[in-house]
Amino acid sequence: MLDKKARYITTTLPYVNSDPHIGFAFEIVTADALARYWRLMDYEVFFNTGTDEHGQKIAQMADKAGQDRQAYVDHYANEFKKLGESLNLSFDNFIRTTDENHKTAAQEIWQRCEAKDDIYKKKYSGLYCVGCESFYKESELGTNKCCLIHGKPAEEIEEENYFFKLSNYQAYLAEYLNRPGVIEPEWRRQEAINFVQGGLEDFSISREKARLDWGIPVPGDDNQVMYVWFDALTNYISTLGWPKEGSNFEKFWINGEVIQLAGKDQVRFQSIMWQAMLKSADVKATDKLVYHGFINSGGQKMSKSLGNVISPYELIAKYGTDATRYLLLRHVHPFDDSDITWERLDEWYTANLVNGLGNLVARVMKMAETHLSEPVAHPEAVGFDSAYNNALLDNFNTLQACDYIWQKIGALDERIALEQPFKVVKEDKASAQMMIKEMVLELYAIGHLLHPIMPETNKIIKEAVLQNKKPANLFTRLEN
RNA sequence: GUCGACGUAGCUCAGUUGGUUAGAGCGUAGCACUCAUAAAGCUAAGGUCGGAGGAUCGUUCCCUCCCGUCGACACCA
Repeated sequence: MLDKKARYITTTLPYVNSDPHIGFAFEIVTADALARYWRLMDYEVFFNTGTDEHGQKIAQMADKAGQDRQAYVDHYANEFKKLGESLNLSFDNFIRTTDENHKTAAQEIWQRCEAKDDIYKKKYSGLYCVGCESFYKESELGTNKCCLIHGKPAEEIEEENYFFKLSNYQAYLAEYLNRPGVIEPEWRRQEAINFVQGGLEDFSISREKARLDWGIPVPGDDNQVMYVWFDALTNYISTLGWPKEGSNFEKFWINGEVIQLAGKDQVRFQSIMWQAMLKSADVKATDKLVYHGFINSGGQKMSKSLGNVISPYELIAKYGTDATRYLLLRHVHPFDDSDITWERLDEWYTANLVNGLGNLVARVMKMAETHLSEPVAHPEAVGFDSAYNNALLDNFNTLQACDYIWQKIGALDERIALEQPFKVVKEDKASAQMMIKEMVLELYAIGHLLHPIMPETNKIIKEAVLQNKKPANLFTRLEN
């Protein structure tokens, strides 16, 4: 047997200070659809996701709620895992930054960078709000540099922190970003190149323990705790068992194709800082970063105060798991910002799923059940067309793949209207049966195309064909 | 401010390496059908391809300017 090709895909880790956001649901469903398709294409796939659980914000929230910090993050990690179940996700590991092996990995990569002389200690000054116990940028503060929560002026505070010598990697990053394909979409790669050309400053990677006491300790310094970067970014390799060489790390990161998904606000962190850290630690770079846009509603950013928040749970409750996956994968643009409202979601659901796919399955299978005496023989799924393959293999574009599938659905509907087997059957049963058999096979092929996008629907359609039985309606019509 | 992107039917978007009547889906109207979740099919209405100039035999697609929208310009997961 031939060696399987290996592909690794990961989402970013959401910070567990609030419930899952629809933008993250989109990211993870996209990763899932791609992972499922690659497995179908006989790739060996490792799909990673998880939760980012350290930081002062979380510590404060837990303390405020009077909860044990670990118990607090356990609860939220579980919420995100539940989202995984409701969206029918097929991730291979759910990494938590509070996992012991992850902490070890974060300390290991720190030490490797330190051994390269890329980490040094320096005085850092920033605006600090005592009430919030955290540093703020001037842009985050109100008039007179007052904290927006406590209304008191933030103080200029100096402390010693460790810094990472990003400036050492200016040339390397320029070279890395010069490779076409390391960033999707292409124009964001140009943005990253411009950013690097503008000059790189070292960034702080630790905090004094007095100010941040919920995090991974800095190796060899009891007074310092890692700030987010070394802690969170390392998950992409710790999930594979790194620093233990061999096994999954070797198979997927070293010998496989490494693909990371992230939001458009992540370019600096994922394509610049993280890549410099990897280089410093002598670990292979990420092969490709795919950046998606944001989801707005009614022309505005979703926010609680505007009351236009659409949560993934609401989508699932209203439309069901597969329909939610469909709506995200087809109607959210893969790379640009998108806008969704309940009105439009309803329209898409009704037009494409109730009247489109659902109705097609019902009409074809009803004819089959009525006019065929036994299931169609050998409905083996044939290979996919290149338009479909390209969309999911190289373009990371589930929207394109869905467009292709819905063209097939439209074509089959049209063919039924044209050939009218339900009418032909009255005079010429044999030729009507031939028509219906072909249509059932076509339906089976559509089911197969749906495999990565709507896994359950794919199963129901195939099962219906194999049993020669019309299934219950796939998508219920919305009540007005 | 600097750099960059975008502005195409009511809505969301595709497209043209410049060349006869500019495309899709959704929505809307009409026709017709009945296998199906009153669904599907056919037809139609609907666009001076942001505005003005320029180069060209000719441009929505090239150049310049203008208007509008948005993004990047570092410690925001």
